[in-house]
Amino acid sequence: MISKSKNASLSTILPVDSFKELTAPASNAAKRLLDCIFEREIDGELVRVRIVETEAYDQTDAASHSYKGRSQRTDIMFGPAGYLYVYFTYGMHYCANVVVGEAGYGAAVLIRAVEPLGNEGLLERRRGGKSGIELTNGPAKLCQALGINKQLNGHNLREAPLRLVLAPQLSSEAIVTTRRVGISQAKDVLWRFYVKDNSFVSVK
DNA sequence: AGCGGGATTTTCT
DNA sequence: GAAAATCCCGCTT
Repeated sequence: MISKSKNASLSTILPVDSFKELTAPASNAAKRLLDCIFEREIDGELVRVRIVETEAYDQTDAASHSYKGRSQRTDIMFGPAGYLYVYFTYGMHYCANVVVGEAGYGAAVLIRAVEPLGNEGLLERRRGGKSGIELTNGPAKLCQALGINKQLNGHNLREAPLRLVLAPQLSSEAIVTTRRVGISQAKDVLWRFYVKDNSFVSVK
C-alpha cells in the first residue's frame, strides 16, 4: 500500500510516463526511438535488442495505413503512445510499430531493424538457423526472431512480455536520414532514420 | 551482385 | 480483384 506523504510533491510520487516524449509528427518520434531498447520475454528467457532503424508513418502521409482514417485494422494507430501496432503483410509477414502521438492522431513508427544484445541462440532458433545480421536486419525478420505476431497487436509496451525502454536521445550526427523502403506513395518523404555505421541496418 | 518470381492473407476498391 | 510499410531462393552475369 502506498501512503501519501504530507510533504512530498505529487511529481516525486507518481512515475513519469516517458512515452509522452513520443510526440507527433511521427518523424520526431522515429528519431527519438533510435538507440532505445526492447526487452522481450519468450519461452521463459529474456532477450534485449537495440533499435537501429525506424520509419515514420502518420495520418498526414499518403503512405501511412492511417492516412484514410480509422478502420478496424488501423484503430490502434489512433490510440495513445506506447502501444504496439502489428500488421500482417504480403501474405506471410508481420511488422511491428510503436504507436506515437496523442490519442486521436493516427501515427506510428515502423521498427525496421534491431541489434541483438545477447541471447542470440534463441533468436537463431526462431530464425531457422540464420545468424549474424540476418537475425534482425529487416522489419519482418525481427518480428520472426522476437516472436511478434498479431496476438501482440495493441500490447502495452510498459508491460511484459514486451517492454520498450527509452534511452537518451541519440545525437543528430549519429542519425542518417533517407527515403523510406518499399512504398509507392510519398516516395520522396525523408522519414526513414537509422544509426550511422550500424551493420544491422536493412538497406544502406 | 543483381534480377525475377513465389509464398499467401488482409484490406480496400 | 489487386496491391501490399517483405523475404528468400534460384538463375544469370
